[in-house]
Amino acid sequence: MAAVKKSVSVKDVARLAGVSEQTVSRTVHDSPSVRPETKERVRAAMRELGYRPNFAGRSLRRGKFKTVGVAMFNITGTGNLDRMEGFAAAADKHGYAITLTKVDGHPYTLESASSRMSALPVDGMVVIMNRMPADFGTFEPLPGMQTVLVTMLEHPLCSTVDNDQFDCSRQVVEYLLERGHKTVHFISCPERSLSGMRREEGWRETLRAHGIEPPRLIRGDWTAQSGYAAGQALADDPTCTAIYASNDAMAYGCIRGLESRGKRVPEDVSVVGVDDSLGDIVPDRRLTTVRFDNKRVGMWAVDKIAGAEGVAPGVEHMLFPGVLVEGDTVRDVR
Amino acid sequence: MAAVKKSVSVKDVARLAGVSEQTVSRTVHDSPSVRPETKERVRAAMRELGYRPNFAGRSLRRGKFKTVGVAMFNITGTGNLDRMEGFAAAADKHGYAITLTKVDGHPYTLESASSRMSALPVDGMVVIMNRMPADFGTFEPLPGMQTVLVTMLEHPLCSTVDNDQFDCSRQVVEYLLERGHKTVHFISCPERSLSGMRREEGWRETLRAHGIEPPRLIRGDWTAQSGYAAGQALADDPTCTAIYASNDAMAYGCIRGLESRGKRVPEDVSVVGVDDSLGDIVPDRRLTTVRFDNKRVGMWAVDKIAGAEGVAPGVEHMLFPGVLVEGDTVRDVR
DNA sequence: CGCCCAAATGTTAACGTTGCCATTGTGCAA
DNA sequence: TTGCACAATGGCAACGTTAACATTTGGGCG
Repeated sequence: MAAVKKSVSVKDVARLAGVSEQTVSRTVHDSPSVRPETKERVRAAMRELGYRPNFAGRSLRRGKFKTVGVAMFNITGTGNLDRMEGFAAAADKHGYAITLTKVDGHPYTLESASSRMSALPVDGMVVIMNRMPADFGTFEPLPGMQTVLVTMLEHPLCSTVDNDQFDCSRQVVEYLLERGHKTVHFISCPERSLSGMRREEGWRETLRAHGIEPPRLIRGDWTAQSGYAAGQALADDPTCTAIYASNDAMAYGCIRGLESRGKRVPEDVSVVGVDDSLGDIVPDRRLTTVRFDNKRVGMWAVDKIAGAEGVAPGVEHMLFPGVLVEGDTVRDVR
Repeated sequence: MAAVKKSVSVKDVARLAGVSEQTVSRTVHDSPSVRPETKERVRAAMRELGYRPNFAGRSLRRGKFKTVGVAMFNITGTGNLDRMEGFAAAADKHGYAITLTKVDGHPYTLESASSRMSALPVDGMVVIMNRMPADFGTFEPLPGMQTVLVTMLEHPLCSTVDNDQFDCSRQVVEYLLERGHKTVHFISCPERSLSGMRREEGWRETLRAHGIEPPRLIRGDWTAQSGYAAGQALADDPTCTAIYASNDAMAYGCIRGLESRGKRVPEDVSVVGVDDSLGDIVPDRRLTTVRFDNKRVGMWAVDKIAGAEGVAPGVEHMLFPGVLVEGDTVRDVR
């Protein structure tokens, strides 16, 4: 067998097919100005040599990479898989690819994500924010590199997109109030979580908008354990007929905590979570929760970059509302 | 403000710094044969112009991309997030990037994953297999593109890596037998799952190796619901003191199913799962399960490609054993 | 029969980077 | 003074692709 040639280029194909390199290129792009017979001859040559277009040559020529970079501070996070699904789906749609980068969070800045990306073959970038980067206010995206942030916050220079956490809480609280509950207790989350804090605001402000002074919240840490403790604590509170937990794990923990104190769900206390992450885990009970469409968030981010072929940047801010999914854990007390 | 220049190249930097393009290049690579003063002058020019090396030009010249492609048939799968974490970590270590691609599974072949990748700027590729591709036996990786498959199967031309599912079952079964159980019942999974079937084999063969004829298994579908049904069915079987479920959701469902029939876990029946996916979800009980290190699997795959700088391919097959994590759901009946 | 148009194909140059070799300058030993 | 080694820098070409322009060919029409 002959030694493996470094790589097959248009030149090789052209020689074998007896045409010019340009004709090969035109054939690759299926230009109508190449005779069908010629095209077929070129295609045969490509097959024989195993030609595949070289990405580097192509993007050097075009000045474009058809690739969107995704920077994550930590990859293992709720919803990241669905977001990724969205990135990939949207990229596919536009003929783009996704380049993934983990950014070491020291320091936790947009600048470090940006400079990490700058050496990679990408036309634009998406940054998934979990916490508040130190330079959020002052950050400027690299020139020519459209940057989309996945966050609920607005930014003067970058488009942003996320789930609407405030509205999520509004939906839950109003859902419970409409069913006759006099107030809604809240199991919160660590204070550094942006989305968690926004949920907390939504809970508080919606109650106030209905003329109800929010009861004291219980701060959890996202784990079922903390929800369990909260459930036990609230079991003795006679005013507590409805509990809203900032995620499903805490909601489920809370249910078990209530039950451990002899309270029944939903007969005595109604419980609602957020995330729809329990899915297939709990067999005999469907938690009432809020489902977010993270895939859609991911698609929007990539669409914004890949769809904007030559279009002016245009900073936009987009929040997608979640959908309240009714389960078996809320009782109508009217 | 001046119009935005397309992009800043070495040429621009060279002109501003009053040196040749080559000297700029040497400065970028911190070559020792450039005088410190000159270097500083060049660096200043780079800063002033906002120069960043162009990936396309560079890889065209080098013939390398320093990027590993990852092809997934479906992104939302158990352990994918951890694998991704591993890909990213290993890539980072070698100065590589990760390019992610979703492959539409029609047809579900390695060939389609491979051709999808061939037009992207990658030096090698990883394919995450969930099911059996139609062309597994006949597939040949693209010349020059090292291909690693994430699967438990061996392949003549591609390195493969995965968790050791057979050993996982061996560990679970022996763990239960050592604690005095006379046999182990098994809740299985859909037959198209490669890893699930391998777990089934492990369960069956380990029992036989201990001279025990495996009882009839119950086929589940990965959901807690199916585990619940299985638990109810097994609750009436007096020979059943130990149940091994092919994932945690079914194991948990099974526990609830047993409890709904008045059986207590672990007092009456011991239950073990696989995945360690319940984690923070269930507050008042720690399921005995097997934890896999998917991050490590991901790292191995990328190491194999990125670490093999110029080294001969060398097909290898690697299985990482899981770790049995003791919880509260197994009782010693000796 | 000559002219012109359109279709089909070819030629050239440029995208940004860097390996190779050539050139210049400097200091030191013969 | 000459020769030589070595340090610092420059010039050139090539990587693979394709846009823009140039050329050839065939055919229709006056």
